[in-house]
Amino acid sequence: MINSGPVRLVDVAQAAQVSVATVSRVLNGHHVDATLSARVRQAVADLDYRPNAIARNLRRRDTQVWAVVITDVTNPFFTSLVRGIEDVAQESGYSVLLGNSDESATKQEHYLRVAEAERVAGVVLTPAESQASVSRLSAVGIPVVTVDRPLGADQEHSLADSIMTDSVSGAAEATTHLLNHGWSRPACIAGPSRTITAQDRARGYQQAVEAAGLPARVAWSEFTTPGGHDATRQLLQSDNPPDALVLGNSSIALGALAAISSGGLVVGRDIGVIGFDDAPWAPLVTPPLTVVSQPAYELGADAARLLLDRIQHTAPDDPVRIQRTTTLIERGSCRRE
Amino acid sequence: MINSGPVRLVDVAQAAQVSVATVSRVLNGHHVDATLSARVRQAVADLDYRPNAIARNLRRRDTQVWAVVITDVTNPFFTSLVRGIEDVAQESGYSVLLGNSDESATKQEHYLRVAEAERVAGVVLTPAESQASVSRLSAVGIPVVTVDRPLGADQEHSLADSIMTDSVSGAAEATTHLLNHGWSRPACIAGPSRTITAQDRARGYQQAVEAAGLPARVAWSEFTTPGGHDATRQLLQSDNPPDALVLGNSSIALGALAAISSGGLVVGRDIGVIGFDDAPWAPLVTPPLTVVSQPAYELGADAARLLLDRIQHTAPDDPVRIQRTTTLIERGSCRRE
DNA sequence: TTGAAAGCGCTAACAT
DNA sequence: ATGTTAGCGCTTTCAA
Repeated sequence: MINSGPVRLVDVAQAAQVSVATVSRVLNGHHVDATLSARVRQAVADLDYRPNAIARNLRRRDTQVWAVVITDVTNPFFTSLVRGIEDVAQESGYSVLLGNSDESATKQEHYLRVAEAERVAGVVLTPAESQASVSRLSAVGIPVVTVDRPLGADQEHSLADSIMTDSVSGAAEATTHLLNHGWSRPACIAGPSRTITAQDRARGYQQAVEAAGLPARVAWSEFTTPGGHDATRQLLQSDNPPDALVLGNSSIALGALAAISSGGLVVGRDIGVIGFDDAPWAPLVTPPLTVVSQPAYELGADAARLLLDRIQHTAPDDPVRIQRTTTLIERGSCRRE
Repeated sequence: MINSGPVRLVDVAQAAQVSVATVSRVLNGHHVDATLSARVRQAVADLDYRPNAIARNLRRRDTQVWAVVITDVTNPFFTSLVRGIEDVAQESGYSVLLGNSDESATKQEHYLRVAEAERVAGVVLTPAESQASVSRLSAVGIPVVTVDRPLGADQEHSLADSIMTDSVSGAAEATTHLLNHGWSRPACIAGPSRTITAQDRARGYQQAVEAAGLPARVAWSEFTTPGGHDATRQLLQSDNPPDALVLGNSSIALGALAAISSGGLVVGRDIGVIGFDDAPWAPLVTPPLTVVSQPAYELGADAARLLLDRIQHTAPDDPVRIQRTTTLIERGSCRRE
């Protein structure tokens, strides 16, 4: 049968011989006489009615969608994190609009603009730059939770809750672990210096080497495999190459391991290695990669739960700051033959 | 200053001393007198106006959002694919609502329902089951492009375009490659038997071994690391264990490699291995993993471009079927000492 | 070209 | 408890 476009609420009302308000009430679970309610449900089924969420959102002035903006979809840390967010979102009836900023401030702002235009219910953000136009969102009443990294600017700081891992102590623990295995000239490839996470990891490393009376050597690179590869090559080809590496994330680790092997070095014999963030492949390289692991899924779930509290106004007035800790997973890449 | 909620079009109109229609025209690039236009832009800037996309969508009866529903966010194949989609989407002014069905028909239907309710402009789908309620979407005029797998049911078949890789020839090539290196009892861990991709990969493998006059041995498992691990363990512990493995995807490969190593076997000496789908870690295991690689990013971009054509009604009436081919990347895991 | 006004499909006052 | 109706913020006829 040829129909004039999608079925609307009026069509259902007409078929059920009731008013649109009654249909709306039935659909929203308000109390309605059983007879009418049954007629409505029948009509809904007969006509195969699907509510138009856009109209509902406009009228109710809110949405069932969250925006999640992360810096790298291909990084297992973020995919686990997103899964943590998604699971909580789905439980609570929200859907997730995922944006990948690729560490670019431009793309990030694009997604935040879309989030604002679409009047999403909330935003989970990994700030690409320490600055982010979060104040706009807050101004319109859209709560923002940052995850993995805080907002840098002080005034923005107070606008968003943040969920993080203690990178400083994680990196310190990683470095100490290397030193305990007899490596004496560790360097650190931290990540891009503009990110707080990289800064923190560099700081933790620094604290550990300095506590051991050793000189610190920090290299910065993008959080990418090519970035890790180049930084490693440069370190290894330098005058006084390090005998161990603390690597800022798993993409960097991938590049570093490739550079080590193409430089003819062998992990465990010539060099000790420890990574930040666990990855599914970490147990499979030779020797298996020892890492300092972040509870990625839990960080995501924390962020989602906090966002939910903000949306329901059940969170405290002051910004909440949750910090989780890392876990060292020993696998062998720090051992010395 | 305390404001009564977000700035609306009327507020801009009032500030610029023009009608709302004029503001709308300026914002949508219609022709408007330069003087008025300037006043409007000034007011927009002054008030920091942000259009409400929900209202616009309701009135225009269309959206700037695509839904992308895939089966596994943690699989690098899909993350590349999504990136291909995202890049094309962004170029064309669309945003992507990403859903992760986790191979569950229930979750998939949830996301499709959301997509319909939100009246998205189009859908890219990796069907979790060969069946999917795509007809509804088509009925409302939302175009659907499937990627990686087709829709199974014949009537649904005609409802969606599909972008795929030729898994049959890819798996056949992989298997032949193993045989050419002297392995003589290859088995195949294809994936879940309900998926077309796994069926195709099993078929390609079968064709190749049978062409060589050898018996076929297909094991089914989920497209997961634990799935690959278990299937491998069972094969290796069987009476007549295979001397080589063709692995259905990279998650399975991860599990298989772990099972091989914990079984005390060494790839290249005791067993030959080839994987489906490249992964960032594939060059780093020992020996580096030879794979049959799919052009994931391009598949995503193809799907996105096709969706765009459908939305703009510039695609042919009949369903389009694009099939790309795999590339064998030799790395060493098929060599025999 | 510009403005006034209708209406997208729904929910929530308000009235009964 | 149910119906009537006024919007939500925008775009787009229709008149001027």
